[in-house]
Amino acid sequence: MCEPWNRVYVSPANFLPYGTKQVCKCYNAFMKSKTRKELSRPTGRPLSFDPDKALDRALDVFWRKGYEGASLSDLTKAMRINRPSLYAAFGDKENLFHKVLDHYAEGPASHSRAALQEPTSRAVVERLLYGTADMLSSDGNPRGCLWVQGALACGSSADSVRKELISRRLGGEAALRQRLKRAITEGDLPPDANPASLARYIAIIIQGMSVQAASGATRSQLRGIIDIALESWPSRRNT
Amino acid sequence: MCEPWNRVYVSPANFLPYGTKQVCKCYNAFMKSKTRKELSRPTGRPLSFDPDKALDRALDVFWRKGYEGASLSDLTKAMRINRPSLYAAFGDKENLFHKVLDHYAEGPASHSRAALQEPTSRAVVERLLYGTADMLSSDGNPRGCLWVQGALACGSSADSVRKELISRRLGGEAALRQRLKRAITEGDLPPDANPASLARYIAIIIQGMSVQAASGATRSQLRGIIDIALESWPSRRNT
DNA sequence: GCACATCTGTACTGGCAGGTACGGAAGTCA
DNA sequence: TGACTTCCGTACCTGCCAGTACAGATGTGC
Repeated sequence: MCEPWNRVYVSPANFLPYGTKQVCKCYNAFMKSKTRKELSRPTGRPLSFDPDKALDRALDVFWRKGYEGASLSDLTKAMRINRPSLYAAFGDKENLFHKVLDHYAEGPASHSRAALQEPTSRAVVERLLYGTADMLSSDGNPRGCLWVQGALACGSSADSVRKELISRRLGGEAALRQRLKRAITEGDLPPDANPASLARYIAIIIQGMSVQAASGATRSQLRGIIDIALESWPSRRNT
Repeated sequence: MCEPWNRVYVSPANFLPYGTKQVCKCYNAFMKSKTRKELSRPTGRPLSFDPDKALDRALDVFWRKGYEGASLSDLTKAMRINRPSLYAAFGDKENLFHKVLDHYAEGPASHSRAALQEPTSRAVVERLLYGTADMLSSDGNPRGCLWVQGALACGSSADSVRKELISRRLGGEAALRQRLKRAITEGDLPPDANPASLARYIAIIIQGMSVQAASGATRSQLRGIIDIALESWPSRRNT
């Protein structure tokens, strides 16, 4: 237990006086019973890189090249750390990819979860779609969506990663479906609306836009699509 | 010139008395000046496999695993030929992939071109979408679209393949755009319709369905999406 | 200062990737 | 029959892949 690759990184701003620190995954229980002071810096040589920045850079590589296309040499070069540091800090390639997926969900793709908080279903899907279009066409971001192009079709060695991405995509769709169900009970969508089909429709638009972005579609082109797609949405456009 | 990997295969049913035969790419010019008889079987040991069937099997592997995920060992095993036979018959991996793409366009994806022949724009997009949904959910086919998942994001060594797929996707979209332009002049679509946006919209639906299929969507689920998607189509439903 | 803990960089491993050399087999043609 | 052409199968090549051993560096606590 507490294998090094299961460590959770805590950035200095949280509670540590300097540098970054590694804490075991039992960190939560640890926090309950220990005071801040006892969590102060451990002995040993300190980490010479910022794990968050390293994850940022790893995200860029995986996003651009996909799971299989990103070699460890690509990754270590971009992350500016050596191979053993990567393994000590993040575990193997697959483990790093999982951490990168979380990093992506909390960063570039954070608009997805935020969109569900909008008051009406119309506002939810508009924020979801336009937010995605912006993310897909944002300067500095690789073109496309990591959930789609991380591992859509791949060799058998990457199969678990492929399945993980499928479940993340379906999970996002399920969250939207729940939100649309709520909209029906709230009278925000007509009672005969089909939340499952509507959620799937939005998912398809998002995933299709992702492929289009990978083909070079611009922001205004993506927004033009959304305008068409929302014409069939069963509720009025927000002023 | 006439490198072995540039050969074009002619299936026996075309004009040869038996077996399959390799003909140089200068085949067209050759046909103009030579008679059928002069194209009869050459000397040498005959091919021990059917190149068409081998391409079928290679298609299955690339379709399922993508360009990078399909190793030469996967391919030769599925094609039931040895490595040197593959290289002699199809060139290197990239060349084989190009031939597989053609094979795909003429086979499983042939409905795309056929759909453009429909008399009205509505019929065109309906056949395009429902045909694609059927293809994506057909038993025996890998789930998804080769043009999308062949190489959406990949390492630099596969970059030319990625670009080739982009141009094939954009080519399909351009063909649809032309067809929709024609529909406007024919009064089949309103004069203020935007063929570029509409074609891009349909492309997004198709590509989104492809990702959904890769996530396990069923035929009826895909068809349900199309019903929603076509509600915003600017012309009446057929019949 | 010294024991201890942790991280870093170099250099390495076994295995598989794509690709090929070459001798022998299986045909045609005269 | 034998020269010639083409294909097949074994066995191999180089290079990169993910992953690791190990010695030295850099910190803490006493």
